[in-house]
Order: sequence, then C-alpha cells, then structure tokens
Amino acid sequence: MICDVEDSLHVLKKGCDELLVEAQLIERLKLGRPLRVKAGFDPTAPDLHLGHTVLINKLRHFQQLGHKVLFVIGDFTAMIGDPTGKNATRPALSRDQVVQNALTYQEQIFKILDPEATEICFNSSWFDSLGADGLIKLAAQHTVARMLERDDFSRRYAAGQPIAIHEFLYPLCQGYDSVALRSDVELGGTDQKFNLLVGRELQKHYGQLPQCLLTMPLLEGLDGINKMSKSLGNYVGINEPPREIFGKLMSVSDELMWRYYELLSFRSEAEITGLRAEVHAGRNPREIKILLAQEIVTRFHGSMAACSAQEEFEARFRRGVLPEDMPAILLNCRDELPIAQVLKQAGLTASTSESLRMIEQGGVRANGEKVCDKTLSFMRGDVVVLQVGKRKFARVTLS
RNA sequence: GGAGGGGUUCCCGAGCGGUCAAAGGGAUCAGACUGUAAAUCUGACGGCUCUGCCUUCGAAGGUUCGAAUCCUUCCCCCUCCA
Repeated sequence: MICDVEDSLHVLKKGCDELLVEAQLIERLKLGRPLRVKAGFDPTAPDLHLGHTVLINKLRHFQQLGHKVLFVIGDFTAMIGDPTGKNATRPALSRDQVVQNALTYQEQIFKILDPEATEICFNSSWFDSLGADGLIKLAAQHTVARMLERDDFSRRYAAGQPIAIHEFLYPLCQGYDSVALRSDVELGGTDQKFNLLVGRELQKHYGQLPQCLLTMPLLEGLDGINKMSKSLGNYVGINEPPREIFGKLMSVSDELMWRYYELLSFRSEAEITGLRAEVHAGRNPREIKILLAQEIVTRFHGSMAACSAQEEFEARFRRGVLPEDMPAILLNCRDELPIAQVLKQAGLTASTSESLRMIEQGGVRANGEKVCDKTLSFMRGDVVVLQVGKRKFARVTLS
C-alpha cells in the first residue's frame, strides 16, 4: 500500500500551492506507517461546493497512498467563525443540527473519499472538556504580535476595521485540533496557511512533532474573481440538481474554465494541455466546457444524469425549448388577477414592481408569447405557462 | 478616562436644507447579439391598488413650509493620547 516515497511526494504535491516542510514530510513518509492527515470543515454550511472538493480531492490522493484522513467537523470552532472581517459571532448550532449537517457531509464526501480510511471527528469532543482554564492556557501559548501577523488581521488593523477578541481564538482552536488529533499533515486552502502554522506551533508546545502542511489554491467562484463561497452566491454545490451544476459550469467564462480544469478535473495534465491546444487551433471552447460539465456532473450524480443535463441544456438554451419539468403553481383568485401579481405570487419575481420591469424589458413570456401589455390579466380557471428571463418557468393554474 | 473622525439603498462609495428613491462603481437581473447561463453592447436595479402614492440614508425625538443633509439624546465603529 505505502508506495515509494518519491512517487508519493510527486502525487501529493501535484496541484498544491505550498508544502511545508517538505523535508519533514519525506521523513514521515519514510516511516512507512499510514499518516494522520487532517482537514477541517465548518458545519454551519453543510452543503459542500466545488471549492471544497479541491481539498477533498487531495485528501483522496493521500488515501490512495494508504494514509488515513481525519475529517474534522468544527462544531466548536463554528461558534467563533473563521475571521473574515465580519465580527459577528455566529449563533451556536444545536447538537441536532450539527449531527444532521455531519450526516450530510458524509454523504457528500464519500462520493470522493474512501469511508474505510476516513475518520470523522467533532472538535467539540475535546473542547467541551477543555474548560475555561484550558482555554486560557491555550491562549497563553501565543502572542498578540504573532496573531497580528495574519494578513487578514494586519490588513483590518491597518485599515481601521474592527477585530473582536474572540476572533483570535479561531486560529488557536484550529491549531489545538491538531494537538488533540496528533496530526501528521494538515491540508487547507491557501487562506488557511496561518491557522495551519499555528497548529505546528501548538504541537511543539504540547511536546508533539509538528505537522506538515499542504495548502491548495482557492477555487475562484463563478464570477472568476472571488473565492467560491456560499455567502457570495458564486458557488456550485455538489448536491445541486445535475442541470444546475451543468448550467453553472457552462456559465463560467472561457478563461476561468481552464482554472476549473486544473483544480477539479481528474484528467491528466497531458490531456488538459491537449484540449488547450485544440481551442488554440480554433475548436469552440464551448465544447470543452461541456466536457468539464459532464465530468463533474458524472462525479456526483452519475453519467446518466450528466447526459440528460446536457440534453436539456442544449434544448433550452440553444433551441429555446421549454423545460419538461417546471414547477406547477396553484394560485387562488376571485375572478381575475393582473399578470404582475401572478408573476409575484408564483415566485417568478420578487415584487410586483419587478414583474412590471421585467415586462417592460421584454423578459416575460406567457405560453411562449412575449408579454407586452402590463395590464394583462388572467381569469380564474386559466392555466398558463409563464417564463421570466431564460431560466425561470412555472405552470400556473388559477383557481 | 480625554480628543478627534465616522455610521447612506445587496456591497463599496458620493451627497451635507429643497431639483434625492439619493451620483459613480461593483454585484445582480433583463434584452440584443452569439459559440454558452462565454465575451461584447444596451437597459433596469426600494415597495405598492404604479402617469400617482408609500417607506428608506445607525435609533429616537426636535427645528423648518420642507431634512440623508441642522439641533438634542442614545447605540455602534475607528484613530490618537492616557
């Protein structure tokens, strides 16, 4: 199972941003035992998105080399929230919610990871018993000056933005996870480097061999600028319906597509280089994007789903065909209801004002016909297929 | 504890008594075009019983014919000094 050290290292370093400290990792690989590879996830957002999978794919590499994955669910640290400039303490999740979210995680990560070589841990299990005195001892292991080295803190400090004291606890607690788990390696995004390093420091303080760290590049979201995150709404969730995943991936810019290939595709570097060459030679990037969308949908939903997602995409956006399964909405009305109301009540627009705007802009269709008359009304008993923009549909029945 | 600066519509950010539902940018949405939910261009972007009405500029009061803009109190943030 445990392969040649040099080969292992090559696989593990592929696509990674930084490996610290390489020499130490080599030493550990030479020990020939399965390494304890840690990665932490925040249970407040149980829906994993493609950004998370960059890391999970790397965990998979470790498993393929015979190592053990410690999948940490940060139910304790979630109360703090990783400092991101928002100084609001997140509400504590109930035990039930955390367990529920953890189950969702499992279901999702085991589409990539091997359950046999994965241990799921909740960090509340060691923090609950740490106590206030333990926390103070932990906090005594680090200084404010060191803490302010973190770029996020230093930037905010310099810009005169608030930093709440509890935010300092996050790196400490994440670091303490490594102590509690005696991790050999910790993975994280590049934005996690500071936290991962704190783990190393703390392990030394607690008399352990410091973990090695491996950072992975952050995946840009659909906008191509910010990192993929749920709160920014630029994400592709792996539990989303196949057609959504497919469509979102198709909406990525031609340039960003290559980034996604690098970080998400299981294709070899050679294959990807080949595809690039083809586009360079004149092949339509659209086709290459379809390949990517198919690969990703297949990974999470199977190849059947990928095929039908593609068919539907082509039908809808190239040929303008209405989708087969659109939400059926039943609205009550006394005798007649103006179209602006119908659109709002059917959830196709957020407000009547928006309905009217959409009509003005020519974005509304009723039974396939463009609606130009804002005063159009539907009568009780009418059944109408309404469309707003290219992506929102509903079959509305008035009763 | 003292002194000063600041809180504006989803975000950033102008406005500093009327012409302000509030410049500009970003995000978003719609349309055109296309190679796609790419790119580009155009437009929209508080709500409503929509040629008018209602609510919004940290909160509550007040001055005024009229306030995001002036005053008072309160809440919150930042900087410097202690």
